[in-house]
Amino acid sequence: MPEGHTLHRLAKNLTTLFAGRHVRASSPQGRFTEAAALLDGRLCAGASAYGKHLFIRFDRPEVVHVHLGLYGSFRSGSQPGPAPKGALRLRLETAESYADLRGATVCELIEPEGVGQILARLGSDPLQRKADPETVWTKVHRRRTPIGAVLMDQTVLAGVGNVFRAEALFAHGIHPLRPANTMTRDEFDALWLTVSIMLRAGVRVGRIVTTKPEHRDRRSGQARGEDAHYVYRRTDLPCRLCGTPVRKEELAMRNSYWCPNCQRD
DNA sequence: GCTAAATGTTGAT
DNA sequence: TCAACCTTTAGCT
Repeated sequence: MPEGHTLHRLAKNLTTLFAGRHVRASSPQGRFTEAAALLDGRLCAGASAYGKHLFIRFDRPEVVHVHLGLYGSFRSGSQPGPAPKGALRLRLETAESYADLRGATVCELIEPEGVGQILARLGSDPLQRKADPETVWTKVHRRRTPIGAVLMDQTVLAGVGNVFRAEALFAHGIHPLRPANTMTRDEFDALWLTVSIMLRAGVRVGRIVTTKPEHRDRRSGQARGEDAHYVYRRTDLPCRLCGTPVRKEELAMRNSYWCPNCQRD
């Protein structure tokens, strides 16, 4: 289940597996058959990610554009891959490796200009080397909508989803409902830095882990599930810092979690 | 074993 | 505003 870090990790992985190789493409499910036939046997040029969008390139102008949505997944492994079953949208494979795409909101073959159009409507992605917080600040300090909604708005900042929203705001004691235009420049800079660090850690680890070891319930092993977060999905459980029950409320169509004591404004 | 909810967006109404 | 996407997992039984 993907926020920006998942897509960047995936792009890296697909590039390792397929760049510079001739790749077989098929759509056992049938919803991507025509495009798969066009790409079958072509030389793969690699994959890249921006925000939550993934692009796969071949030795032809068209580009595969994928958005995983809420429960899409791109799973890879060594051959022989499992027999195709269920709604397998796209399988890419070489003699050595396979990668299976399921459940994506978007899987389409687009013209090269289409990539620019998609990037044009996205805000700055903290995972890009040239990420630009200035354009994000400009939008943030003009909006009266809650900062918790603005953080999730992909036209403002690309790659942040519900987990990073909850955890980044908690890290700075900011209430999700606080109007974005009341944020000071210092507060915004700190939040941007935190989001950048959290996303990078996510790419490295392959999961979202925001808790410091001393704040976890279990002291041994890797933090998993609820143990890996301060407030996300911890409704009514005691805040790891102050013990106040964590609250939940819907914000921007998703459940928002916060500690009413640590995040007062 | 079953159900509901989930790290998200699109497109119809 | 809401269904669709159609998988996975947590939390019940």
